[in-house]
Amino acid sequence: MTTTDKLLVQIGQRIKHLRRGRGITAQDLAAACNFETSNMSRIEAGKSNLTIKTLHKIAYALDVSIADLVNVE
Amino acid sequence: MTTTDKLLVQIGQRIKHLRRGRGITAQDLAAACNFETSNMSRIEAGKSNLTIKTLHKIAYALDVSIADLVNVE
DNA sequence: TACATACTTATCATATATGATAAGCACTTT
DNA sequence: AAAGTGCTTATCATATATGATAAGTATGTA
Repeated sequence: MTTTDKLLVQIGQRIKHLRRGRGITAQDLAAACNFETSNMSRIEAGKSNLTIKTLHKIAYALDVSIADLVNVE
Repeated sequence: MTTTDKLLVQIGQRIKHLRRGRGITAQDLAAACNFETSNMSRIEAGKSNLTIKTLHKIAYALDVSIADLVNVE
């Protein structure tokens, strides 16, 4: 597992943490981002090498900055 | 032009700014990231919807965090 | 003029992120 | 037991990020 892979897992965990903090389901967040629950699950599991465009949608839905999502150290 | 497009342009400008602050060429930075100068140019122009993996390489080469690269507001 | 440096733009192939669907698991509720 | 909720995993098609090459522009300078 590379450092980037670990980073993606951490970002996924950060998204999940922020989502739960807002008391919403993965389905809710996915809907707010206009994608499927299954894809949200993939993202939270760190199984997708996220693009800025995708991060931007998630950040907007969670009302945080992209920097907030990737700030995992 | 969408807000994401504008964001990518801003991130590109941020990368160029940080690179120049270190007094290195786009070629130097590209080499440090293991990609071609032409691709670095594309990135700095905001013409690529960057992935975490690519951002990670650039952040490492510039010795900053990914959050630093995307923190453009 | 000719050459070098720094960068940009265009283009193509290939790898892969995303969109979408279906099926599964664990847990709770009726 | 059966149905519902929340989530995960697998898979496929399609769009696109990246890797790579080639040619162009602008500037300086020998």
